[in-house]
Amino acid sequence: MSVRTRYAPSPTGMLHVGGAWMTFFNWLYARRHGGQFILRIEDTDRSRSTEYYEKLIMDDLRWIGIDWDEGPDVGGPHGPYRQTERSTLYAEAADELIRRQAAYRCYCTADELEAERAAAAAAQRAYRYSGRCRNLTPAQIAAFEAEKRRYTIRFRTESFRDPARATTGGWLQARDDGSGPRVFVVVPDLIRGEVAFDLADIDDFIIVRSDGGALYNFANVVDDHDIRITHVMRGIQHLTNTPKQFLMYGALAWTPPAVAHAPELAGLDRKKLSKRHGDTSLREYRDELYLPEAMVNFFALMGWYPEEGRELFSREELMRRYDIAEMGKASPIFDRQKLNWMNGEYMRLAMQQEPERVLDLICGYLARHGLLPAEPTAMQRALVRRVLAILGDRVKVGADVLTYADFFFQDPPAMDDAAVEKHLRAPGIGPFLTAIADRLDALATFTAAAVESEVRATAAAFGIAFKVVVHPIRVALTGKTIGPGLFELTEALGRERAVSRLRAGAAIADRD
RNA sequence: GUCCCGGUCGUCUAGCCAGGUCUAGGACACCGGCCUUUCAAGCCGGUAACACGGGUUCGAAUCCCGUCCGGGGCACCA
Repeated sequence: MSVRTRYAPSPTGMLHVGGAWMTFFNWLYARRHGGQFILRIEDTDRSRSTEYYEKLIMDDLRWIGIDWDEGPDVGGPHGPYRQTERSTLYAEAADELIRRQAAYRCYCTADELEAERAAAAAAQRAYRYSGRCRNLTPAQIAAFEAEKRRYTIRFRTESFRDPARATTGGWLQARDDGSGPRVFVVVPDLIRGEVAFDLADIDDFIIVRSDGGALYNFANVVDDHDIRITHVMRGIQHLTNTPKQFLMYGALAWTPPAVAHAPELAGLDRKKLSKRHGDTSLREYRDELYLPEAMVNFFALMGWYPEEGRELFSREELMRRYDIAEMGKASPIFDRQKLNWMNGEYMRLAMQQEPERVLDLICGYLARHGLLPAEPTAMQRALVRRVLAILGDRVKVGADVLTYADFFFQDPPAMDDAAVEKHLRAPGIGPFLTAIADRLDALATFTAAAVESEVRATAAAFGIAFKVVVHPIRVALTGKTIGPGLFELTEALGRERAVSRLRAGAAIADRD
């Protein structure tokens, strides 16, 4: 049977890096085994789900190179792929469970349930449904119906309590630690090994709301079975849901999929990655010029190391070697610094192999920061191309473009106060900068080499060491002390702008 | 409270299942040096970890037990 994995997002927000990370492994596993990857939209929470987010999520998924064989947009043989369009399926499955006496109607009101919960809390006990409606007589049911009470549907966990139903190798096992036989739901987790849950801890949980809507746990089981999902990889927070799901599979005489519970991504404080850590939506990384190939490589290395001594892997290599069983168990922390390094590696590669792609990216970035129009002219593009060439591997992420090259795109450049104070407001600098300006203005050919020889000659004429002279010029030209090679930068800036900035710098130097 | 999962350098991790070759390896970050007109890159070097306590064993990061710490579940949320 071919491998089928899925990702089932709720379209209530942007695709989160944690979600993208998990999705990537599901996708990778399907591709690794020549199987299918399916996208299913869990939009049962109608008040919060929007089509807008559904589209954005799909767009972000495509951006990191995740494609799907079946989904709401492309269809497929097991559709529909939106939960809101699958409600009859859940209703049928619920009927089937009732027919098999594996589920029952519960007429308890919210208040009654709340009272049970409060009692449990007061006694410092974990809340378990009392089972009050488990064995209602026809007369009691008739009475509730006459009252027009609404009912939920609960799963009858009880039917699995008989140790005789347990098998030795199966997911329902009887174990005896000396205090009598107890029945356990044993989840064979591909990452963690067998995880046993005492059936006594599982109550009769609700599977259908009083408004007829299926609850997540139940809908999930029905969907995964119907869509023929073979491997479910999800966050560890779902591990405790799994025994309940296995029970439902069992009651319906369905075979549960293989499951694997990966750790959840954490922030620097070791808490689950969330909004308060900032930059959690994948799109923010895209906007900051992180490359999808870098994201994917970085994702792979969180929780999984394919081979010692190497960290850079192409998507194809990852596809060839990835195995769920090798996944780490501990929550990785999303380390921006390592991502930055990795993105730099891929950025360098992209600049060599796909310069036009990088050019487009940078133009877009500059436009988003107001330094370039959305539709740059051919001349503006040419300047960016040139700037990119002299920037070289200084560009690791979008912000580097600004820190090293913003002065190309704004007149006058933003001046760093400390740099001005230190390098421009030094004795003798004013006349020197004026002299340089004059000489550059008179230069026959305005090239980096020519600029350099003029600067060296002027420094010699003034009796100032070359090294000492570089910084004031840089500050006058760029407003800062860091950046690309001074002479390449000057050439790219062009004679006119270079000369006027040098004169402006001289004015600052001479000012009292 | 209870159930479940986790715990190797600051971070990602290798090693753990099949104890010795681990005075615990790599990478990012950090620190120092070289190169150099600055920064970045590159090269060289450095700091830095088996959560703790008991076992078992000739020998434990690796096996067992306990403790501590962290995370998650315990909804008519997903």
